[in-house]
Amino acid sequence: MRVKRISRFEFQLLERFWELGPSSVREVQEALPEEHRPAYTTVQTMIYRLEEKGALRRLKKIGNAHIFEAVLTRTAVHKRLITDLLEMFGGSPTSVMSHLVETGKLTLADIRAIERDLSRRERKS
Amino acid sequence: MRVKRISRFEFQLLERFWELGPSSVREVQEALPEEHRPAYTTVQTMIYRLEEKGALRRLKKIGNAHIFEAVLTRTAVHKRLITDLLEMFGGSPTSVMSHLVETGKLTLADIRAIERDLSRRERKS
DNA sequence: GCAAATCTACTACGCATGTAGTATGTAGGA
DNA sequence: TCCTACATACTACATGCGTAGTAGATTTGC
Repeated sequence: MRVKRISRFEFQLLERFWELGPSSVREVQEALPEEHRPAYTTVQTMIYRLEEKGALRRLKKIGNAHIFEAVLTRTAVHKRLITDLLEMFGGSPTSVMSHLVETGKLTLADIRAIERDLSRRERKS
Repeated sequence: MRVKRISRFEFQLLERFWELGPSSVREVQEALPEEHRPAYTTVQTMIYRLEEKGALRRLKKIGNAHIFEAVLTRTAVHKRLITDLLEMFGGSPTSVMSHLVETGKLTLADIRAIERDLSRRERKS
């Protein structure tokens, strides 16, 4: 089953679940940054929508509150986001890297670290 | 002036302009892949919206048709997309790279190529 | 046991996006 | 010149997202 598209704010909420583990609406809402913290019912609505999309599920009930947990893993969603972006770029990962480098976001040290990591992995397999 | 958000389909249209240079609505519409080619007026509407967003401008008029051209460069928009994605990842470019590596999209050779490129650049500056 | 707090479930609404129709204007060939 | 083909400008509408309010159920503290 192809996972439905996850919006930016939905992604923020999922991050909370990955961070906190199974949580109630209240817990997630309070874990959001104070500066931009939507109303309780706003968070509730988004959580319901994530449930409909199959990204969250109701785990149990504590008191009168439902406890939700993430169905998708952080890694899976991250991959999906990157794959989508890559698709827009005609599937060229090197051009993504070039941009990262050009904006100074990726340093030589970062690249060397990844390279070490990757060559270690290749030797193993 | 902060450039407004560009949607997926808007991005597809911009790609046509980067490819074709200044073009009419008709030319852009016909350059879209046959499988998923929206109606002429659909493309027209989206082009008007891109104009409102400042991503396109009317260059001149040929016959009774307006010729539009891209204001933003492909590179600028690509950077913006990557920056946005990065923001979602907590600004960590290495995790983006890790995912590219994990999905097999980025090879050791790719990384070495970028590394060479970057170290050359660093020596120069 | 009752009132206050809290939660759920539902509804609403404005803006963005993708889609396209319609009325009107213009250009160019017979 | 007048008809036809094409373009413009405007309007419309469904869906998704971000936002939140309200009515009614449930819990809990006293």
